[in-house]
Amino acid sequence: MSGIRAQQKEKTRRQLIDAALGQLSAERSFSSLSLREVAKEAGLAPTSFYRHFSDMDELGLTLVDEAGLTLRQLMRQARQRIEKGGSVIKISVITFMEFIENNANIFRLLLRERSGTSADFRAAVSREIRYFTLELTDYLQRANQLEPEIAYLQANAAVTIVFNAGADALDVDSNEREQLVESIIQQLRFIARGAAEFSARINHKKR
Amino acid sequence: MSGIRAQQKEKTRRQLIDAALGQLSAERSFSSLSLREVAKEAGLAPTSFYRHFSDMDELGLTLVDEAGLTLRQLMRQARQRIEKGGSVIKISVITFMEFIENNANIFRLLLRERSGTSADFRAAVSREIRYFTLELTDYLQRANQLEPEIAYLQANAAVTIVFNAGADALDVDSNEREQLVESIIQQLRFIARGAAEFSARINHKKR
DNA sequence: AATTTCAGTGTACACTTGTTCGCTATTTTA
DNA sequence: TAAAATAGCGAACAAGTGTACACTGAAATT
Repeated sequence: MSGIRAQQKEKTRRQLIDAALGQLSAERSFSSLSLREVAKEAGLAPTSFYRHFSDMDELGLTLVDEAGLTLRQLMRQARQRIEKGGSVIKISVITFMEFIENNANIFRLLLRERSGTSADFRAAVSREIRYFTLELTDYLQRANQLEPEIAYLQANAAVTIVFNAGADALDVDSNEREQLVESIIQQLRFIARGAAEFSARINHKKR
Repeated sequence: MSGIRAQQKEKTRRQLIDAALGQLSAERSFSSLSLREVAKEAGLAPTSFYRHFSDMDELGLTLVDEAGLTLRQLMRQARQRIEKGGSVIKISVITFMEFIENNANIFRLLLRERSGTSADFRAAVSREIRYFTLELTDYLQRANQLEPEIAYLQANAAVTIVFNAGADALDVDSNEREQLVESIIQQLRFIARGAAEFSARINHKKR
């Protein structure tokens, strides 16, 4: 039961996903993509689309999942680099910037659908970002011995700052981008320092 | 030259603007609005639209300007409240939350077009936010005696955090919103404290 | 008072959209 | 080997889109 048929189906499903991703750009949002366009780009008749997704929305949610997967790869890579030593903040930011450079359209998708018109989309994106934040929370808590509450707030703020800066980075040349990276790093240091102090205060009270 | 004609024209122009604003919602983005819909809502024939705007884009940019105006009212109100005393951070955040509650659709417009597909839109929104940030920079510099560079970074980070939280606040009931406000305030304190320390270091080196 | 300007209208056209329906060819199942 | 399932197709339709064009009536200008 190799499933030569199921195999082929999976293949054209991928073609649809890739077609959609390929059409995304700075000038083109997912919501402006039409079913017919995507089908055409994938080399399919419009009606065949329905054999794979009931909706453009369903395709869109699949794309968001795809993006989440890519985001986790990013984290894995960052962790590996951090283990080899160096400034954690700097490595994280640089890794993130590499990510959005290599996956500009996927990142744009997340960025846009985060505040889009579909509640399902917003929930899906928010879920991916939350996962990201919780991982960071965990790391901060262990590495810097922070109070859990404080660690979460720091992680949340950091993710917000970095994610947002990513949006700016997309619109900017590599010269300005470097400057942008410096700014973010400094801002993350503010947050880290503030969090450390507040955490220390709580610790002090406790004993 | 009272201009009974120009007067009427201005009035229907406003009707178009208000019609567009009125159609915006959590489920409806500006880019999904059609010229015909807006004209209809304003009680106009589709073709009459062109007497006022050459494009939906032109209308959109007008809306962003409108939003900028509202944003400045927000700042004025916050300043007034701050002068009467109390925690600056707390007052600012609460004022901002009031703003997005009363102008949810305008805020959504800014939020979305910030990462939208039109470069002009993005630039317009970015301009409004920058204006906001510079005002805050100025305030921090004077009130907290910060180094200019540091003050800017703090203001920038704070605006990012607050603006972003605004997006979350829109999707949440008043109970969770209060909790959200507390989180933001704490995060802003992290930033403020970190900025103060780094500024102090620079100051120390200088003398 | 005669003429020009122009905000608003209605008709019309060429396109694009999502979706329904029968059909075909091929794989899968019985 | 016969029957059932199904991925993909083409034609067709109703609905909505932006915009061109010629028009009207009232205000503004001369």
